[in-house]
Amino acid sequence: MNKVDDTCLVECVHSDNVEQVVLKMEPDENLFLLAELFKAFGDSTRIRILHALSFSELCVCDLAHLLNMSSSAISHQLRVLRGQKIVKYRKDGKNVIYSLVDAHVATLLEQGLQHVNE
Amino acid sequence: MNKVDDTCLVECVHSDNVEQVVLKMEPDENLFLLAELFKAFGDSTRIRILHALSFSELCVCDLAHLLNMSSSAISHQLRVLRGQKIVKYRKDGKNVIYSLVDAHVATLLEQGLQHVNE
DNA sequence: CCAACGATTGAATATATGTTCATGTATGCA
DNA sequence: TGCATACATGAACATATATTCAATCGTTGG
Repeated sequence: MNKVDDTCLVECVHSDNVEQVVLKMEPDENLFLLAELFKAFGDSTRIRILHALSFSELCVCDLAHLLNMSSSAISHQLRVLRGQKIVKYRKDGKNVIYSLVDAHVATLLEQGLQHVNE
Repeated sequence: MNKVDDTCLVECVHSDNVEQVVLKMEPDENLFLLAELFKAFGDSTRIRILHALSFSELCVCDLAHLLNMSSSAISHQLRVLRGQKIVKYRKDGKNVIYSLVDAHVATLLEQGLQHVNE
């Protein structure tokens, strides 16, 4: 069984447009990574973490208090953000202090907020 | 049972930092909406749709061919994008032609791609 | 050294989500 | 009018994901 929709015949396609677009499309691999990046932003817990970090670096415990959540839950989410290279961290004694990797991340957040508050 | 982590005592918090951040935080409602927005970007099918639409407006059938997926699957995802006001559409006979709502969306995509291709 | 604390991790569970399949709606053409 | 096409939608299923709970690791202070 094929994933292509058999009910949609070739004739319906605006061939000129589609071919133009095909040529310009990024490789699927890049688009997949892009989706993974946005997915990391696509959770209210992680967004709140990132929003908080846009003002100041914070340790896990700070974040847990700030968001009124367990430090375990926070840590799990920070792991996701680390995986996407959205946050970085440094150790300070018993604490681990997190911050945004660069201003680029803050810009994305800002752009998104503008869209929401349009 | 409380969601707050009992193992993390008040003493560990960097009170000064946290209080500063609390004052600057956006309302949770806005951050929730922001997460929903990014969530809409956080799927490879939807990202490919948006990326394609950043080059040209396209009907459902065009998109289905372009992504080699059923028009049903595409339609479901377009519904999500419509819900977040990321795409708009106009009817043209039997076709429904989709496009990005504004340049703002394209900017977000571009910003994200830059981060991925860093 | 040991006890306490901050943080991380793995397993488990409940929930959310994407695609398929079947069906329904609307438009255009014979 | 009847039929095929383009699209939308609802239900179902399989998969992904967020939080909790329990256990562990690393660091610090007594």
